[in-house]
Amino acid sequence: MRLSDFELDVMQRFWREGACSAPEVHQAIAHARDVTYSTVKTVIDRLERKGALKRSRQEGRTILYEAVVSPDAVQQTMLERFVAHVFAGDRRPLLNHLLKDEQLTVEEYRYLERLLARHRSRHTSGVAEVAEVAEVESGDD
Amino acid sequence: MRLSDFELDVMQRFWREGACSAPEVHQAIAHARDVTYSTVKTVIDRLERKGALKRSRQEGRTILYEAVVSPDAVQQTMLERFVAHVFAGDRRPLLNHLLKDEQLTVEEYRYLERLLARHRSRHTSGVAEVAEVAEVESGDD
DNA sequence: GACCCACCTCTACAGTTGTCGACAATCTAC
DNA sequence: GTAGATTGTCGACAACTGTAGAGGTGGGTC
Repeated sequence: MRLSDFELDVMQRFWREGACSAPEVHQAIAHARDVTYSTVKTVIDRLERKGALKRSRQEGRTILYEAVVSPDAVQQTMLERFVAHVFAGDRRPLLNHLLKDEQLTVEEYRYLERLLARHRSRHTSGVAEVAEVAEVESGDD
Repeated sequence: MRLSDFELDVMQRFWREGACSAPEVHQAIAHARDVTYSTVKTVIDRLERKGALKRSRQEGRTILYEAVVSPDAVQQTMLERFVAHVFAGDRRPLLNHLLKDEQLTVEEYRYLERLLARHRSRHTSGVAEVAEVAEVESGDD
């Protein structure tokens, strides 16, 4: 599923909050950016037509929508396209950009170290995977 | 600098090859995709108008163009936009997508390990940076 | 039961993007 | 120097994107 910038911004709300109404999404976005209700509603309509959202239920006259596509699926697709065009398919410069100049926050950096630790263990012993996964997902230290 | 998918595909040629003519770019792209010369030339024209390409010299009637913007600058900008919209600003799910399910090739994985080794050394001792950098950039093993 | 507000529907519009054809200019090879 | 091929110029067009206004309508309030 290929989505535009604004469509992605809107989808983020649904991915985080679950079912939302158009006015709710508008208020949330209007917090950060100056945009009218009409604009937000139009994008929601388009997302519905694309099959990214569906009407889940109605409260009075207000329609509640919910995501049909998962963030993972969309992100995976978008990432592949991104790497293909921006980096000509080579992820090394992407990794370089991500790691250079303190681009990562401390949390992101720790997360990466854990992911790699898990990766290494998967490719050496192949055991203790459950524990590794749990450690990474919990995010504690 | 914000560039579209096709514009990026075209820029890749200039970043790799240096100065190129429109017919050259067309032939290179037509290898992989069925697209007319007109289409490629139109995109080159737009890149010129955007200031991403400039005419470097002429051979007979044929115009040679070259990149004005660096891949690094474009990639950095594009990456920021990408993370902001696709991942709501959090790079952790991006790292997760990159590392899961053998997405990385062996070379990319090794490259990442080296980048991280360098990163670690920068943040512990702070010495031997020159050697670390040289090791990463050379890419040998 | 009239009114106002919140919310929906529909239409519109300009800028971008991918795509190309028509036609003009020039070069090259006889 | 003339014809065919090459390359450039220009205009066009449909789909997508961000943006919004006009106007209808259900629903609660006094």
